[in-house]
Amino acid sequence: MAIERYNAPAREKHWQHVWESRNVFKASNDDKRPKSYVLEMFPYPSGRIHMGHVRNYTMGDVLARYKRAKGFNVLHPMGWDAFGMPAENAAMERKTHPAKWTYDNIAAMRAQLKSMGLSLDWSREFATCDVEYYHQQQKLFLDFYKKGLAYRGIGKVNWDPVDQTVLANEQVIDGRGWRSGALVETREMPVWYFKITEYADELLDALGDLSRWPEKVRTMQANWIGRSEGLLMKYALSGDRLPSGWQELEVFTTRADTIFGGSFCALSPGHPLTLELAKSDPELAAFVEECSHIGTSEEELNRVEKKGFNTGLAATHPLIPGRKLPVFVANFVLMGYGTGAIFGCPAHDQRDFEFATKYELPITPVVIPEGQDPATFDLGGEAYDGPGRIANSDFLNGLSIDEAKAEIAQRMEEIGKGERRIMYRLRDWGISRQRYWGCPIPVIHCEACGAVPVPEAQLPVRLPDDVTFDVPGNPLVRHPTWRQVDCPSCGKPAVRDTDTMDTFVDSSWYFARFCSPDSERPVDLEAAKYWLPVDQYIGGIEHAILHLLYSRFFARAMMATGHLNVKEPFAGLFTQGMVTHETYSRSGQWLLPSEVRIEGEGDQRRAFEIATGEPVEIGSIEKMSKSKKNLVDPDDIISSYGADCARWFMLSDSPPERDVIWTEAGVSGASRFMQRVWRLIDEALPKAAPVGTPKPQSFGPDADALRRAAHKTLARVGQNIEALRFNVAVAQIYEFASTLHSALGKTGPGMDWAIREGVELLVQMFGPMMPHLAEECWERLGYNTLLADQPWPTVEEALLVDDTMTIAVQVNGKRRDELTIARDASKAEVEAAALKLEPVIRALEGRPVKKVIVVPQRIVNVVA
RNA sequence: GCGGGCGUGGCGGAAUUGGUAGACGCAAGGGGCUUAAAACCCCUCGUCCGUCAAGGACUUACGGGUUCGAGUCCCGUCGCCCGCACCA
Repeated sequence: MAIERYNAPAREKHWQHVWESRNVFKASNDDKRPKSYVLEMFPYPSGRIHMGHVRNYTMGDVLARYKRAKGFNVLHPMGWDAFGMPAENAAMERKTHPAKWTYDNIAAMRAQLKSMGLSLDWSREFATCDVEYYHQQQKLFLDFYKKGLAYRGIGKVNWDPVDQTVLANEQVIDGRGWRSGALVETREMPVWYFKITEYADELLDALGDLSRWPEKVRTMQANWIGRSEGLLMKYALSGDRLPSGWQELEVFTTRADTIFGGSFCALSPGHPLTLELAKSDPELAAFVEECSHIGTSEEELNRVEKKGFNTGLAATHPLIPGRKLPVFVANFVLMGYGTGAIFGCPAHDQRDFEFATKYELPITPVVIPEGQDPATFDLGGEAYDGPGRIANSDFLNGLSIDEAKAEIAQRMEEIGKGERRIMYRLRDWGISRQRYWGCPIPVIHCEACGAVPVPEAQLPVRLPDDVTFDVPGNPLVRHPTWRQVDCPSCGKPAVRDTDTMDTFVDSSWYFARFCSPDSERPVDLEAAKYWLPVDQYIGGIEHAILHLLYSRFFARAMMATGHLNVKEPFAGLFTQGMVTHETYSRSGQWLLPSEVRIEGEGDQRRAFEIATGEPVEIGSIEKMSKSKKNLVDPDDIISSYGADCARWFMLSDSPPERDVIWTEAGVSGASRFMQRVWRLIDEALPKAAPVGTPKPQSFGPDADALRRAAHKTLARVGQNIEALRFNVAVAQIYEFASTLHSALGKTGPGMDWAIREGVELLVQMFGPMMPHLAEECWERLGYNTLLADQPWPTVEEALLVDDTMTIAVQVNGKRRDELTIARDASKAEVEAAALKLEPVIRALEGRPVKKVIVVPQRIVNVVA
């Protein structure tokens, strides 16, 4: 009699209700067990979850459930990164309030996440736009301010003309805003900064200790911080037109060893001296203007010619008396790095070489490759930046590059013309945003007292509800009364800062808030001490720099202000791959997969639009995106196949760090397996010993073999889950399910007991992955407990070691046969047995055996 | 240019970290069950030679090397992906 198919959608609702009503996943801050904090990057409440979320949260959930079963007190929370521009855009388009739009979206997405059956502690949920959260964030701001870690400065900022806001350097990609894609303009305005550069060195050094972070992310952060050791040098300036106060020019170099090869100095178009000179020099002003139009894309930079403007000023070489170098303004010198001025050594820097060639400046090689004669060494049309010995350089001659650097640094420091300096590419983090939907910066501007922090007793500075979005710009500026306050210092009328914080501030400490989400302080220190750092953080690689670097800074800043006791927030980081799908298009229009019907296989595969029957072009496989419409709605999958099916598919086949291709075939494969397991339980039950049957003293060979397979699989699945190698764990579960299925036909001493054990282990092994099906099976197996509360089964180590071993036998490295022999056989016995094998004798062709290599339990290699 | 990674059947991918290459899944082919289809079950499935046998040769992008033994380590070549980039 055939059993009914497992009705996943219906049963999943049931089990979700059971878990929720019994508070199974609530984490206690007071627990004797070891803790494990598993966190996935929290979502922006856009309105609907997408497959990327499904993948991310499934991985975290498998780990969280596994750790729970392994006896850890697991914290696995969820929240919402809820401030940000889309809410304001929606407000503009739909005449709704950002708060309503956001909280409606949260409600919808919460329901979707719950339908996935995640083992989350929902009691700790919060949104960053909750007043309680941004209130605490304002406290952090004030504490940072007191410590000098937040400051206000007039800065050149990246202004996004479309989003009408300032962007951090990290948010400008190829000269365009990371969200809007608009060309970013440079503006000067007062901005609040977080002093991330304070920790530049430490953020860099500590990367070395993050052994459970991907190498790639660490490298990216290291490059972003961009530390370079060099020499800050002073060149005396002279010239008729030298403005007062500019007796010296500071330049930074990492190649001080080439100082004797210097033939010019160059200023950035943005250098203060350049701007000073340009005031009285229209030609220079025009040149500066021209430079400001150079784009920042790679292609443009390679195309743009090195150009300069001779200021007529001269810089005196600090070590060659009487040697004067011309001072140019050059288009390739960046203001944002070093001092915004360089000394040019054309022989050993390609840019300087091109520049010197154009302006006919001397090109003197001072580093000579080993084996070359300084007198005859020819650069051959390009700068030489390889190793060598110093020449043409007075007291440096004959030294290596490193020796020369050290020597020069010492000499320059002695004569007061230079000092060793470490420069960073990293800039301070500008956090002011001219937007409404963010955390207000708790500062009041008073004409008499300047920028005055809002006293803590007056916090929170709440966002006003009565705002309008009918015109561009910041509604806080336009609000009739919100700005007007009395100065907390002198009591006279003053105005609030109308900027809000970059939303990356919100996400820089949410992981800490989860430890004590109801605390009256940003975090309860005791709770943070217990839970932090996050043991495993999982999210997309796109946050490799921004979010992950800011969070590392925040942990340090919060430690400096007494809020935390850990410097590194995330002990383990895993960056998962994207979810991709085929694209479909018809006459230039993208079509959703659900609008397309596929016929045929392989080369014969054709696609048709369901509505019209028209043929559709099958395009490349790309990341699921709204623009390409290659989206599959998680809701559709969950409501038709079940959450377990979506979860199992996400974990199968593709290694988690790589992209996964979502296919209909893969989904039905996952669904098939669920039904197969369901039937397997049904078939096994009549053959399995009843619950609680004592373990027999001995087992027949078939039962023994089944038990060995079960325990070996159990051991491997555990290892693979811990290593986040879910695809391998899945494969092992498949394999064991098949072994178990074959074993149902076998009998013998202890078989019934072994079958029960096998089925139970199978269910427990896929439990973290398909938790609803597992609960359902657990119940059918005769338990009235929850599988979610069961400990991870214990591996019987004895079963992992077989009495016999099967090893390959090679002749001259080629496999000829295999040999099954007692595990404890001596090398001599193995050798003797191997040499008797017929295929071995044949392969030897009568040649004498020179040597036999026996690696116990691995291999035999007969060398002839 | 700099940095990181990758290259294994028709496809996604395994491979105890130097020890039987191709686990597991998908796709495909054959068979069973069925009036039929779906579902399900069983078998085959890297390439080539050989009768679809016995057996053998080749095979982890390509070319070398180290080693008893290389997908794994080293050198070189080719190709792909990602990140950064006029950073002095």
